[in-house]
Amino acid sequence: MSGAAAGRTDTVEPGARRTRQRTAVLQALVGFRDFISAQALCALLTEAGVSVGLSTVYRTLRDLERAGRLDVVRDETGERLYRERPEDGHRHYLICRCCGRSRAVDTEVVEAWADRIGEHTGFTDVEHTLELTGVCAGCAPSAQQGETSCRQESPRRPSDPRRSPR
Amino acid sequence: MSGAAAGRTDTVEPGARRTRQRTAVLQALVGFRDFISAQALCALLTEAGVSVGLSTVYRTLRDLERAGRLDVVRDETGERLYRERPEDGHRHYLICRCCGRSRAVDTEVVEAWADRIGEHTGFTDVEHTLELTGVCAGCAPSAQQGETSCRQESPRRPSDPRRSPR
DNA sequence: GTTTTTGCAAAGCTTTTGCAATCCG
DNA sequence: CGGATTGCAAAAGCTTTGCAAAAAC
Repeated sequence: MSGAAAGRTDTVEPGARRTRQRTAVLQALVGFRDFISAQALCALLTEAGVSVGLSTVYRTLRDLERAGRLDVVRDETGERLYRERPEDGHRHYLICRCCGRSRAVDTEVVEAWADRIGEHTGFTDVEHTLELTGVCAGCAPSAQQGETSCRQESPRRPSDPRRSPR
Repeated sequence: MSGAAAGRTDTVEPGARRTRQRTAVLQALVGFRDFISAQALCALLTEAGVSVGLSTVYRTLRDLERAGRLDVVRDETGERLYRERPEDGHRHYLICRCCGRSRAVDTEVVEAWADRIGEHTGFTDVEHTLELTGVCAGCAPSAQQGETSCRQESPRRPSDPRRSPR
């Protein structure tokens, strides 16, 4: 996992030729392997010595999203969090409210159910978004005495800026 | 069904005594029977002759949400849309991308599935949000030649301000 | 030399908050 | 009168956009 995920993730667009910063944004996102906000991603890059403007980060993320290469969720505040979409097309995640880590879950049941909804309702082109949150095993102990303390004070490791420093 | 839903929906809080505007907001929301944005709700009230400040609308919605009496979704732009939660506790909706109308769907399957997720993953306190969108039977004809035109130009009836006039 | 990309600053939006005025009992 | 509610205006966020400078080819 220390090796950078190589392969299709080198360029933002298949035909892109001149994109220095955008490529850096994409690689940082791929390397992060979890949901992260645009601002946090920008900070991450800056810390890593690659200074890119916030505009470029947003523009890159917008293009990647349009290309269907990102999964996007919103946190409670409405901030958008981005993550590279796995190649197998998994799209739903269980996110820890405490540390922010996410893991993909098998949603076969839900997918099948959602596909059937159209028939029952007369709706066409049915799409769905599904978000699961919880407290992961690692965070459960520290959250024992009251989940709130964990969620609010948030011991997210300083070196793991999952979201922008509010 | 044409009769206004009377009963528990008279006051914002059980013990509330002096709340003229807040009560108006609540009643307008109940009468609307669909998802609506705070700003659209405010406009609706103004048009109806009851002028309330946007702050009051937001404050009322915030309190109602905390009291668990609202369902809230976000549209693509991040705007929050509110709807009174049915007494039976249904929480998931199928929303038409074209006209904005929503209908509750039976989510037993998904609820059961979500409850089981915790066991498989070691996560506790698993919560979920689920949103379904599609094109309803009424809108399908007009969307035949390309759904986009319907979605973008949006023939939402002018008298049905589901969202603020952007 | 032409075209794209980039970054700063400003604008746009929704939502929250401060504070004085108002209303209710 | 005393306390809660209300509304205006300002503030706070995140995200987008305009435009000039820099980079790529």
